[in-house]
Amino acid sequence: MAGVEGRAYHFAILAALEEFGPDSQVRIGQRCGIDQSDMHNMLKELTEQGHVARASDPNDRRRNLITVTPAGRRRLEELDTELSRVQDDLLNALSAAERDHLTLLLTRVLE
Amino acid sequence: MAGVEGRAYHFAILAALEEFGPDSQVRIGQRCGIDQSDMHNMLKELTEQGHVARASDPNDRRRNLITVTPAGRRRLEELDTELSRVQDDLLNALSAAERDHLTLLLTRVLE
DNA sequence: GAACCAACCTTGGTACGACCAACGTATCGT
DNA sequence: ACGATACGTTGGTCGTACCAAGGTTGGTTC
Repeated sequence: MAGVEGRAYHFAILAALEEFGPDSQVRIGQRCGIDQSDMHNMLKELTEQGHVARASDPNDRRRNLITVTPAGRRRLEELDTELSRVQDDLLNALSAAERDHLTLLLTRVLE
Repeated sequence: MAGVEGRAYHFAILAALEEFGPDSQVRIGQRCGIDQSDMHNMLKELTEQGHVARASDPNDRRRNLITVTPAGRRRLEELDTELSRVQDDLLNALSAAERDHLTLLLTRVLE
């Protein structure tokens, strides 16, 4: 990620927003396993870069409703591409079938 | 490791010493992939705890020859036990055969 | 409708692994 | 004997991962 001036957290957050739609900071954090305070910092960066927008939720003014901007969507694709590239590089010793198997085993561990 | 007041680096260093015998700071670091400056700090801790001894190598006075103490050997076992316990816990979703397979795949990736 | 509790965001801190640059001293090769 | 090199030390940075306290807003209960 650093290779494209990004962070793992940026990818996680953008991906979560893309997958689940706009949401509050904490709930995005819970989904990604990111601490509240870290979320705060990451969203500061992402808003400064214009990749997400923070607006207080009209339905619950305690909340900041986070939304992805079009630029954020493009950014997500960039990060995604880079991630695939790195992953490919990392796993080049394994065949496609072996990669699948590895993913499967690791997924079971995660669960 | 923190659960037994340890660090991953302590384990790595003690294990490298046990496996390859006494050596200089940098060479241990190279084996474990630990930076010189980090080695310095870790060895400070390990000597304070009495787990390793630093003595300038009589054959090359630029070097500190690091050796494990008996207490260090006991410490290594402690850390090793803890590591096995944690690993077991982490991988409890997998059968023994699956764990072996996972290890195999990951080893290939590392190489 | 006032008081209280809960949710949310912010702020400021710690810890650890990972790395880098610069420096002094000792040693080795030539 | 000298220059290059190895070694250890010092002092920094960065990223991920946490934690605790406090203020604001919202929901609930009496």
